[in-house]
Amino acid sequence: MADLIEPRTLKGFRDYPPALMLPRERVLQTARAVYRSYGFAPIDTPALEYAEVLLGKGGGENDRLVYRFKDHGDRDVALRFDLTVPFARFAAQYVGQLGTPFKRYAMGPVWRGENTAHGRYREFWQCDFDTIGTTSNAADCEIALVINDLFAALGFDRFEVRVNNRLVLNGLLESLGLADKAVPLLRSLDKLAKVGREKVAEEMAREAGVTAEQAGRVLDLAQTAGDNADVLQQAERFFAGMPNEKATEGVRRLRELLAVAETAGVPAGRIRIDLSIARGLDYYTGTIYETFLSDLPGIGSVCSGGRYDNLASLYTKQVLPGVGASLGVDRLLAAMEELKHPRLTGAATPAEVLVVQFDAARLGDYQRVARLLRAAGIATEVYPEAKKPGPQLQYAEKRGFKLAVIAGSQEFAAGVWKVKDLAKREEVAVPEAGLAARTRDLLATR
RNA sequence: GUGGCUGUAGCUCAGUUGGUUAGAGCGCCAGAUUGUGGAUCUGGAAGUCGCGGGUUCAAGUCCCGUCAGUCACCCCA
Repeated sequence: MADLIEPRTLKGFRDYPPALMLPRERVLQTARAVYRSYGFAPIDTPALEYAEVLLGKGGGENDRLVYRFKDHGDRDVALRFDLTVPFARFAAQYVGQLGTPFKRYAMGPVWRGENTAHGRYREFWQCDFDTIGTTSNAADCEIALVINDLFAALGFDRFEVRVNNRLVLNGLLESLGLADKAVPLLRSLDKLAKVGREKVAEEMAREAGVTAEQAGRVLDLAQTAGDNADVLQQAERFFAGMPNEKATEGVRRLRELLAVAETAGVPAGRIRIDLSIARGLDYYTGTIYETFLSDLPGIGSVCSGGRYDNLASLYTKQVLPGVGASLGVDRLLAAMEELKHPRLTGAATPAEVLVVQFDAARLGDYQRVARLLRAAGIATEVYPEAKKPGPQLQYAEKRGFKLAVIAGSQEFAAGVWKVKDLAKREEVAVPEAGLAARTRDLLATR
């Protein structure tokens, strides 16, 4: 007997059995449908790229988290660690053919060799959508609408899109003479909700070398509270004493975004101005979005993004501004599981109806009704063995089928099919002519 | 990458200061019940104690390494 190889998966990589894959596919399908409904077009790029393309010239901090190796032709290559950088390369390469503005979405796995944790893996999916080639605030407003429609379509009612604009924060830092320290300051500020004002102030002093008073000014603005109108008004007052062009423009854009969302019909309360949202990534330059589930804010943002001045400066001299966001699929699914979201049924089958195979000689009849139901849009499986109905019904309920269709000699003699609701354990006899319609009714009302 | 905790049957877990053939509940399979699954009873299968080394007369138990999970930092989705 040969030695067996132990079946196992790499640290941070996962298998997806049907019960995980089905809700995942539903989320991806929903996202795809919403993105497309706004005119975002699908693109894809290779998983593997030249390391130089993904890492830039320096490499630097990314070296640790990027899977990088020599291929068989001794090329220095790396697996993509997000969808944004390959998109920047793509945009630089094809902007001539694509024209601007250009709206795309992309969904796919990305890889990061960092340490694992609950809900954090070395292979995970991103679902990005971006509009590039325009600085118009209309594109920023639309991103907020997409996020709203996306979560509504996913079956969420209680969520909040928190919006800020880096121009406001950068304007403040400029006024305080701290513009060159924006990166460490904003990275610290991003932790405000998590660690509190005191610790953020400490970290700002330590990491960015600012005075306690300077840190206090930044935090005062960030912590402006109240409803959206209040916050914007207070921000304007805040800058009244030290007029700043950037901050003024930032506030104007936020004000417009709110007005557009309201007029376009986004329910009140869905969008909230939050001047403390910074996003750690230094390439954001304008509007910033984070999305929180009101019933589970602790899990963090489930859809984030923002505006950047120049996506593709590494690859082209053509300036390509843009704005977009990314759905955190794995985090969202973890949240849905924790919230016992009604769409997570735990089913391990995409089919709703199981045809019990009673009599092997009738297989053709079983497959005929199954096809009849499938033609009516109802996914239907015929049990692959003829045996006692008990075990077949057990199989059906365990896998998450909703209805069973049963017929033996009595039913065939009477010209009917029995349709059984597996949860209620009730069955009705239906002639074949009305079977599809009746089945659809039963599925709809359960 | 740093530090802490965890790893025993398909699942959830017991397992004494190291001491005989490692247990339970649930689940699973078969039968009582050759046309209908949530009950009961009877019987049954199933464990390289994550993996590898070491200490010991003796290791699930102690030590080291390793793999994996998890928590905190870091960073992020």
